[in-house]
Amino acid sequence: MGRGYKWGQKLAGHGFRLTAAREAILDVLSSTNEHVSAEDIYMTVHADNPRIGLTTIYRTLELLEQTGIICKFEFGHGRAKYELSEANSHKKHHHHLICKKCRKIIDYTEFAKAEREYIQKAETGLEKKYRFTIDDHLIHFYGICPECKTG
Amino acid sequence: MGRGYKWGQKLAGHGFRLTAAREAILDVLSSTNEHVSAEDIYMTVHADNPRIGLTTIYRTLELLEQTGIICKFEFGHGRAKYELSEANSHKKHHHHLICKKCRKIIDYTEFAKAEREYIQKAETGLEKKYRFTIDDHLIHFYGICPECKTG
DNA sequence: CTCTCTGCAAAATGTTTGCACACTC
DNA sequence: GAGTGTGCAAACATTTTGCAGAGAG
Repeated sequence: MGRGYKWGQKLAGHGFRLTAAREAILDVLSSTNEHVSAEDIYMTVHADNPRIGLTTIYRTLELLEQTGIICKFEFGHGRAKYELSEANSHKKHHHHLICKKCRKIIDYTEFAKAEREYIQKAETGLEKKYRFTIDDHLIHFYGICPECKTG
Repeated sequence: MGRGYKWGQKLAGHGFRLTAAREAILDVLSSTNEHVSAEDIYMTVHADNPRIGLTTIYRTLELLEQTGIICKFEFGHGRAKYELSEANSHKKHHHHLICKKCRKIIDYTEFAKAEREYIQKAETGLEKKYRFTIDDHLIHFYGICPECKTG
């Protein structure tokens, strides 16, 4: 039961294989707390294994997103960012605090209780009123980080 | 005090002029409740006045965003969408309910009280903990709309 | 006459696709 | 061998930029 075991299981469940490229990409995602772009992953993976191209990164990221292993975020300014989904990482449920100036992104997990109260009320109400089936939500706060204020 | 009066004032305050192209773009934004893309605006404006090119649309949208007249949203899937900011439209404070399948976007204004409670608590707490100056937030709910469920 | 604004064409960016080959079962 | 996975190059879509001319104050 090695490192790739659980990923192998997950992918197999969707009819996919765990290849070396996919494992390398999952390693990058597993070993960072940042939100990484396809390019970020490419650079890391490519340094170790120059055989792996950017196309594979994109194709793998899409596959991982569709199997629910990772989440894709579009914070704006061009490139999408990825992170392991909560079920597949040690991360707690969190949302994002974003600096409008330097675009730094901070994950916060605080205020979960107040959040839950609001989210539950809104989700139930929206499902009823608009007849949606809601399964996800996203909260961003935007502002200026301390470094950008003084800098 | 004609139609473009208030826009003229706003733009002048930032050292910009209200040109015909800019007025046409603001007209499109004012007369829709949808979230429109640069291309959407281009098509409408260009139909009336073929002289106006896509470059002007992009340049104007950036200018309007920076003067706070409009808001830019990146819902993902490529194109940015724009709408008049709350201060410049008759819209109430709202957030978005997004269908993952057909990408329809619904504005909702409900649950403002519960939202305010959560947002205030989180904003104050995050400002204190992370020393950010927060001035905006965004909430999205994702799900499947009734049409996509039955369709 | 100066400075803003604009159109056009070209560039830049991030992402996707076609195709042929490699690899796994 | 059948089908999945991959690299490369080319295509793609959206947005940005350089430049020279048009227009407003």
